[in-house]
Amino acid sequence: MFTSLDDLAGPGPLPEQDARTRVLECAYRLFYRHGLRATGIDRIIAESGVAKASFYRHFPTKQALVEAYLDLRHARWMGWLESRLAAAPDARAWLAALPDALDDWFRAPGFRGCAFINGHAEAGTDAPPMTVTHKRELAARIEVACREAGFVRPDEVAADLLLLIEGAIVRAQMEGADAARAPLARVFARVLAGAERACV
Amino acid sequence: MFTSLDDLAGPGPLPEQDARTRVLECAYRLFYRHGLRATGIDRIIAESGVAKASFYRHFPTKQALVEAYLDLRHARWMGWLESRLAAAPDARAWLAALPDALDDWFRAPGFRGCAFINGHAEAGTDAPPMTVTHKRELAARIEVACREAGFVRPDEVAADLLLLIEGAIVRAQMEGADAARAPLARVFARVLAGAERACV
DNA sequence: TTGAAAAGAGACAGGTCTGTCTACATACTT
DNA sequence: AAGTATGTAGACAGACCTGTCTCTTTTCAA
Repeated sequence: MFTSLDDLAGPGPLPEQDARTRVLECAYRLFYRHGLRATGIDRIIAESGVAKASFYRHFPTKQALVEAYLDLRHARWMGWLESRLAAAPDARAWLAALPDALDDWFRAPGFRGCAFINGHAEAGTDAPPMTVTHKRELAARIEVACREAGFVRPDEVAADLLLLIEGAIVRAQMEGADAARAPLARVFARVLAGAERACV
Repeated sequence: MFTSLDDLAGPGPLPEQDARTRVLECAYRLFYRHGLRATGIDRIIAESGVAKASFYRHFPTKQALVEAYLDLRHARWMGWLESRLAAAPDARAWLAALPDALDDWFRAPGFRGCAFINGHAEAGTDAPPMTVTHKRELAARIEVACREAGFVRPDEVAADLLLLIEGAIVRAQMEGADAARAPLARVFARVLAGAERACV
């Protein structure tokens, strides 16, 4: 599955789709750009060009639409990451390429941080479980790479790297991609070097 | 100025205050706990026991109250950090004690992440400038410590540490303090060790 | 003691929010 | 050909939102 950066931050697909798809793509764009609470059902209905009854036929509540949005976002983001790093010859190269991949994301037009961090920040304990699940799956994916790389404590290294990634996302969101790039590259390389040194 | 952890996450002060103080303390609690958009003016008015006219006399718009809340939060958070680390004998000890101080914060009852990250996540580009200013002042404070510690590139070390802090806050918010503690301590120590090694 | 500022109580306006409902058109399937 | 699923169009309800307004009471200082 190929996912382009446009799917993470840019415009949605063409209009000739069924009502459910149009609603979901419109929600995908508006929820990410303006936030969950700031985006009303009425606006999604208006901009997706769908009748209100059609909307409520496919999504019984706004909450259901939010969850569908997060599910789609998770699938696309993970798909983008895999395709972006598919060229890496091995696990160590895959890990080493992560900061550059994230930097691409931070520089994508319309980048506004992580949809799951933002959603969790907005909804708190009422946030859909996918906000947390997404991070766990990302951590699990990184841990697999750390294990393939032969690191002695792949769980610890993955937790360290995830912490760096979260920090870089927030820094890029608040101060721009340039503020995140160098610190992420420096510390990321340091953690990887330490992990490689420990298993020689 | 001493600021207790309770002021960052727990209940507000006693009721016998003037109307402006009651409104601001109530907003302080509700904005942090439930978010900016989720907290309506009517609720703040009801819970602070203030008349609507009194509210609008002191805060012409909700936006003005949000800004006052963020200003107060910034002052209290920075005050808490300074008092929490006041016992450090020198800059290196001050820096080394940062992860433990943050861990205290993460474990405080009612902890729900960083008010400025959350506010920025919710409001996006319309977020009050204080959301960004707070982070810049924290970075500046850390950079001062790095300079006092004699590090060769205090700006770079401060940027690295700030990225770690942001990541730890987000991890603690989404997965709890235990998920942030060990990774933060490990990577923080590694960055500090690298900085100290570079200036021997 | 008188007058001004601050506060309380609450009605009100105009907008937006989610969600339900009716009425009708189109398309696909059996 | 009939029936079902899907679609459009839009009125409507009831709640909540921010902000304005009037009227009364309290407080406090000149």
